[in-house]
Amino acid sequence: MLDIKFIRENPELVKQAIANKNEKADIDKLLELDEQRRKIIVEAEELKAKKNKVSAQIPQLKKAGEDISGLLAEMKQVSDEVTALDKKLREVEEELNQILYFIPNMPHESVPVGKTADDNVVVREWAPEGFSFDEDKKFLNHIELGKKLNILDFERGAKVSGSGFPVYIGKGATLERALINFMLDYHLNEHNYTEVFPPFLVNKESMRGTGQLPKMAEDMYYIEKDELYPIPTAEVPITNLHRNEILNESELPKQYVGYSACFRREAGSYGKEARGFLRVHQFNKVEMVKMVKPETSYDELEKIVNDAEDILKALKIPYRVLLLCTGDLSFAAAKCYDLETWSPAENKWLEASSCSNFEDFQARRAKIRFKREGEKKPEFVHTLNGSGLATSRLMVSLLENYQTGDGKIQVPEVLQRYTGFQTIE
RNA sequence: GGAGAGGUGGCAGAGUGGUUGAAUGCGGCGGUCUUGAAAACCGUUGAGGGUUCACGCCCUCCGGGGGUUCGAAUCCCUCCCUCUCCGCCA
Repeated sequence: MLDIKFIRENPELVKQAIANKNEKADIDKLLELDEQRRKIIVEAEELKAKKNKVSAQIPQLKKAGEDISGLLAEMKQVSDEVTALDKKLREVEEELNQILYFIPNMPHESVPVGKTADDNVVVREWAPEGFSFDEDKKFLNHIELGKKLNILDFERGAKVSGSGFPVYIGKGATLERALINFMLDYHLNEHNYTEVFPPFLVNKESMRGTGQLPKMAEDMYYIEKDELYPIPTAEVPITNLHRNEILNESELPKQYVGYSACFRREAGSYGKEARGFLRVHQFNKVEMVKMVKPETSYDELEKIVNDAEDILKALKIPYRVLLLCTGDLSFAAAKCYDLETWSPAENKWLEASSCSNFEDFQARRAKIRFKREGEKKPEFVHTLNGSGLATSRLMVSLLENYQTGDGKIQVPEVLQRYTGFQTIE
C-alpha cells in the first residue's frame, strides 16, 4: 500500500506510475475522500475534547452538590453527535481503503517503462561450459521423459485431484526431494539464511499483508469453513512472521529461507501453455525472504538474485536474468528480476524464479517496522523475496538438459549425494 | 468436541465505573557519585492519527469488534487466542 500522504503530495507521479503498470485507480476520488476524512476527524475530535473535559468536571460538580441534569442532557447530545461522526468516518475510510488497497506499488526509477513481456530487458545469460543451443539434437520433452522413465504421472494426478496436480513417482519423487534439500542446504550454508518451515494455510490478514488480497482473490484457493487460504507462495507466511512488529535495527537484515508447497488456482489459463509442469495448481518452491533497512534494499535485491543464480550455476543449468518492465511488474513489486531456465525441448526460456523488491509496500500493509538506534520514530522495513527456486519449472529444464542421447537422465553432480543414484533409466 | 481459567506498557504484575496512558518491580536510556565500573540516588522510557512553519495542542488505543453510560481497562454482547482437565486423533 502506498502512503496516503505521498499520494496527496504527488498525485501526478502516482497516476503515471499506475498507467505504466497497466493498472487503474481513481486517484482523484481517493484524494476527495481523504479530504473528507480529515474534515470529519477535526470535527469529531473537537467534540471529543469537549466531552472529555466536561466528563472530568462532573464528579466535582456532583460532589459540590450542584444540579447537573442540564449538563448531562447536553453531553448526551454531544455523545450522540460523536457517535454519528465516527460512523460517517468509518464509511468514508472504508470507501477510501477500497481504492487504496487496489493501488499498485510504484515502479523504481531504474525499471524500464514498457507494456508487455516483450519489453523486458535481458540483463545477462549464463550457461555451463560446453553448452550450445543445439537445434538439431532430438530432445524429449519432460512429459515424454517422465512417462518413459516412469517418474512423473500427470494422468493419475488428474484422477486423484484434477488436472494440474502432478505426481512424482519412484526416482522422480526422490529427485524432487533431493532438489529441495539441496537448495535449502545451499542457501543455509553458502548464503547465511535462517530456515523456516512455515504453515501452508494462512488467514486473511496475512494474505492482505503481502498484497495477495484483496486484488488477487480469484487466484487463491480458499477454505471457507475455517476462513483459511492455502498459500500461493511461502512469501506469505514468512513475510507475515513479523506482521505488527517493531524490530530492533540490530536485528536487520532478517534473511529467511523456507520450503513450501504452493497452491494456485490459475483461473483462466488453459491450453498449450498449461501442459505438464508448465502451469500447475500445486508445486514446490524454496523461497528466500528478506526484511532490510530501506537504504540497503536495492543492494539486497542484487544479492538475492545472485543467490538464486548460484543454485543454477551449481546445477549447471543454462539461464538468463530478465529485468521486468513496468507493464510486466506484479502488483506489489517496485522492481523485479526473473530467472528463466532453458528448455531445449520447448525451445524456449521458462520462468523459474522471480526476485522482487517491494520497498515498504508490504511493510506498510503488514505494519512491519524497525527502530533505529537512538531514534524515536519507527520506520517501515523494506521487504524482498525471491524464489530459490520453484522446482516444477526447474525440473523441466533439469530433465531435458540432463537427458542422454538414449533417453536416460544423468543426475546433476551436486544432487547425487542427496539422491543416492547417478542416473535414472 | 466438552468443562474451567485467563488475555493490561519490553517483561513481570496491580487496578472492577470518574483527571488511569495506566500503581509497583525488573529491564532500557540519561544524569549525580567514581580514576573507571558496580552499588546507591534522581530523572526518563509505547504506538497511531489530526492540527501547526515550528514549539505545542488535541484525539484514539489495556486481545479484536460492537454496545450501555455524561464518563469504561473496569459493566454487557460477540469473536479470536493462550493455559489446565476430559474426550477424540496422525
